[in-house]
Amino acid sequence: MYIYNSLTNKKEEFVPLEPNKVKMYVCGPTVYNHIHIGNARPIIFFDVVRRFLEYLGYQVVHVSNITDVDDRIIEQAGREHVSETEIARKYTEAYVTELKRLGVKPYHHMPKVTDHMNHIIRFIEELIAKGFAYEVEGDVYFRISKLKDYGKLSNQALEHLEVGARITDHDKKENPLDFTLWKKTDKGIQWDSPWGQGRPGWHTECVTMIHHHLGPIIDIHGGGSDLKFPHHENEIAQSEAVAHTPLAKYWMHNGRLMIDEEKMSKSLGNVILLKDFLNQYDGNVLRYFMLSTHYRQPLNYTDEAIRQAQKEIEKVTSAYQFLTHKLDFFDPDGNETETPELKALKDEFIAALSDDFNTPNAISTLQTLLKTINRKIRRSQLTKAELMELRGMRRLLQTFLEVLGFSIAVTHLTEEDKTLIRLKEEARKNKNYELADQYRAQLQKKGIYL
RNA sequence: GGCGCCAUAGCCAAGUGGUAAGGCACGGGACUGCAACUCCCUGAUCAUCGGUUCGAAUCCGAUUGGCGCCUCCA
Repeated sequence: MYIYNSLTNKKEEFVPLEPNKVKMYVCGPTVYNHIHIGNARPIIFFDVVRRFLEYLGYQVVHVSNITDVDDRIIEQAGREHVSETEIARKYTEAYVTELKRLGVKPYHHMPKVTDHMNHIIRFIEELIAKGFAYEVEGDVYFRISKLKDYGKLSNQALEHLEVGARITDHDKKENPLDFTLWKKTDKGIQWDSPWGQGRPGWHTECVTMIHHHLGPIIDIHGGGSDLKFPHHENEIAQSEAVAHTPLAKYWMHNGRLMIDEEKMSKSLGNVILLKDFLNQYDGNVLRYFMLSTHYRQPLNYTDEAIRQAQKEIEKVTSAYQFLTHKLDFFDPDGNETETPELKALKDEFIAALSDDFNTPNAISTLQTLLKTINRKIRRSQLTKAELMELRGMRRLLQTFLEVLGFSIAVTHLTEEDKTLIRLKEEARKNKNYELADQYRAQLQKKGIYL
């Protein structure tokens, strides 16, 4: 298993901190609105990371937070004329529903900022006690000058950052690049702290939750590439300040989603909300579209690409369904067989995903399997050995779908269905096509194409 | 200005030193009573220029075009 580590910019062999266990954290959304399809990329990708690691036998703990305290939530509350709590509740609920529709395995923990306020405050106190943070008039800032290697994840040199840093509004800071841990405020929702009423800064919540749920050092930390700086950089800074160990062994960053070669943004008016997409397409379609490009590459959303993905999903579904019906109809007894050909496909699939989660190649293998199935299944006469082989194919297909997270429902034949099929075949044999077509229509109505 | 990424057939997309995987679309063919599903065949020298090498899409340099981050956007 090899993973490209954003921290070292190298593909490295994956060795978990503890044998067979993987602790993984992925930054979650700020619930001020419905999430958009760009947000879905890390969600889908890291779901596959987790699924594959589990397939390899690792015990994975997958944590992803919900940011339910933020300026944008306060603004949205103003717009919708309800409380921040209500905004957060509403969009959290929507988010959770959409995760299900995307077929994402439930996270082991989905911590909220509001449930961790005590931990956050305690964490900031510790930073102050250790000299890594300082309070100014109710605000608390992180003192980056105390760290030798600040900027190592994003490869930013301090002197260059300072040039580009904003000059306004940090007159209170020792260094313009010091970031906010606690912000004094008199508007919007606020909490009591040793520094007065206020809200935590964004960068502290993730570290706090990681430490709380997974410990001071984890295996994999994931997120969008645009979070590298400053968010992840600041997470590292805080964590190392307190724990004196690296926060994560492997940092993984997915590339951006573009819409028709353009950045998705409100100003361009091309934002596609996930819920709107899911009203039009199956969640599998988005998953297929996203997995068909390597996660570190930029991904361009076009209608054409979605159409192609949709077509592929239909192909997978029909083959899987047809195969299932075929096996139901013949109902062979005996075990499934894994031929050398199938074993080779399985190995190829594992090899693809073991190489920094090369999902495009894994999908390629899936397509080869589909072709293999379709070639065999088309024959009307099948020997028992061939049926056992088909069973092996179905097992492998199910494995591929499970690892990639496609949830495709298939039906099984009832005794009545089988009778209909026999009647249809008999009518055809007697060249009574009118009758055969009647039976066929009945069967097709139930989605049976045998 | 700094850091970083991308450019492969009409479209999507692997491949990162040994003579370009796979898929979609198009076209041709097969199967079928008809239809659907399916299967087979068919296409590119890898943005441009230069260099390294026996050999480069793959390494180095330059150029062009596009993008991200450096402001709490995944």
